[in-house]
Amino acid sequence: MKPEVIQDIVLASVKVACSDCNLRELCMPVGFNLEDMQKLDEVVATRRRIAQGEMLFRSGEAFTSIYAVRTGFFKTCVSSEDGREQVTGFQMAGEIIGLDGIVSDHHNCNAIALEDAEVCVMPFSNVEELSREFPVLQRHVHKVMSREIVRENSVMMLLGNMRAEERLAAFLLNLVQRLHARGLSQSELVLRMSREEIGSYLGLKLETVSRAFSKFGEEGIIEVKQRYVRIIEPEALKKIFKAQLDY
Amino acid sequence: MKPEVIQDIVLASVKVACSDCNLRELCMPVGFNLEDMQKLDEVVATRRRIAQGEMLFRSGEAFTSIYAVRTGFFKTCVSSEDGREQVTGFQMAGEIIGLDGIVSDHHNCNAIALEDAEVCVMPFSNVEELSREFPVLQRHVHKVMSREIVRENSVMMLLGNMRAEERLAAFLLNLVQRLHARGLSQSELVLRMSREEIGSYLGLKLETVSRAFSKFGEEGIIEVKQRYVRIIEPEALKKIFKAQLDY
DNA sequence: CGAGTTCTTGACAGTGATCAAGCGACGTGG
DNA sequence: CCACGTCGCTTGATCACTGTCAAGAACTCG
Repeated sequence: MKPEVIQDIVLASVKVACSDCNLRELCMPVGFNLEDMQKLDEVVATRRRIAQGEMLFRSGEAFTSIYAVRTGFFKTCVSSEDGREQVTGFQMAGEIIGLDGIVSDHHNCNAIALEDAEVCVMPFSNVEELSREFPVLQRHVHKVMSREIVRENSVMMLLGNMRAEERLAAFLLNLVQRLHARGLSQSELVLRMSREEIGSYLGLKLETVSRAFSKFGEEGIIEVKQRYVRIIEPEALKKIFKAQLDY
Repeated sequence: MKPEVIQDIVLASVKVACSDCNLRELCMPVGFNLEDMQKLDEVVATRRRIAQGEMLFRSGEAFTSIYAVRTGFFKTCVSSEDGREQVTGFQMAGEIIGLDGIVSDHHNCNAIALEDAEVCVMPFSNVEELSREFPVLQRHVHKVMSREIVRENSVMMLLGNMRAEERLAAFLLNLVQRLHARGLSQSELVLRMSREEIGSYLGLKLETVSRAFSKFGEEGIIEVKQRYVRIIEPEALKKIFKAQLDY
């Protein structure tokens, strides 16, 4: 048996307590008492480790659970019959993956770890059962799904209406905002995904993404060195993304 | 008081019974007994009529209810600060509108009737309350939201990876398939939306949409006359949409 | 250190946007 | 019933953004 597999089993046997998790505010409902919180610990069955490049689940696989990212970074993507791939999202700590599987009882996209990662496995039957008992959890589940719908609406706006540089500016601002909410810098970040993956998400080719990065660099808006990015002038980025009124 | 308003009030006072609605299979869970079904009638508070061009709700408005389309046709759209508009979906009988409002307690898009329409108003607190009582309704609500997420994933693929003609082919096939599921023809349809609205949804300009329609017409794949469309060769459309492998 | 991958940059091409004009359908009022 | 105005649709000509192809540089990892 491979060492990773053994580690997985050991880890899985450790009972995880949401009530004791520092990501609680991100993936669980806020503002209710410790007793309820401890009952809610039951939504999480186990943890699971995913090595970089491995799949958490793949399209077509039976749906049983949704997953909360504990550590690491994921992408989700769908692919068409002729092999074209579309990245539909990037997920970081505290975010939920797998909601696409509910409708058909089968996953509808692939979820791939962009770096070594760990997730909380939440069997959806547990989620539903506890939701019936705790209105606050029920409401939370609905909000998580609604948030995903709203996010995808924004992506549609981005893909349907924005130019390459606007898309990249919006992408960077969104990423840094989410990282900042997790206590990281609001000006520096290390991209976990390739230019090609960014391009797929933004509906652009990798060369176009690379050129936009270079242009922002030349203009002094950001500093780029491969996957390291420092945002020098966030206001300039916001201006690019909000509108090109002179056009 | 305007006649329409009086009509609205009269209509609203008529108690609507889902258990007696011929759209039941489309917007309510299937396969449970009459008694439960009658209790589920409580999810719908009233009906509401919306005249062509009027808004069912607008972005920013407080969220209280989701809506099931009974008759008519809607579009939902988001707009950016600088006034660019993105159509995020078209909804027909049996489809649910308003799920975007759950996350922030405020609607996040505009819902506009493309023809005179009627909706069932389902206060979301009713939905949540009954969901706790009826697991089958709970599951149904989750599926409806999940379906919307999956649909938006497909739109992202369309906007990110497909060419103009592929997008239009996919759009027509999807539309006719949904109409057929409602007992209408699988080869003829009357578009309820303008070229500009189709273009907004597909991330194209209206001229491009028009040209693609004309091209399909010249090739004998469809017959187009303004908003009337007849699909002559559905297989050709499917081929266009699935892949352009010779490219 | 070398092989492979990822990123950058340049030259050129193509799809779809833009600008513009004309057509056709529909509704209103004479 | 027809004239007229409006709005939506079609079509043509041109332009530009982004894609494609290609080569080389930089980084990663065994």
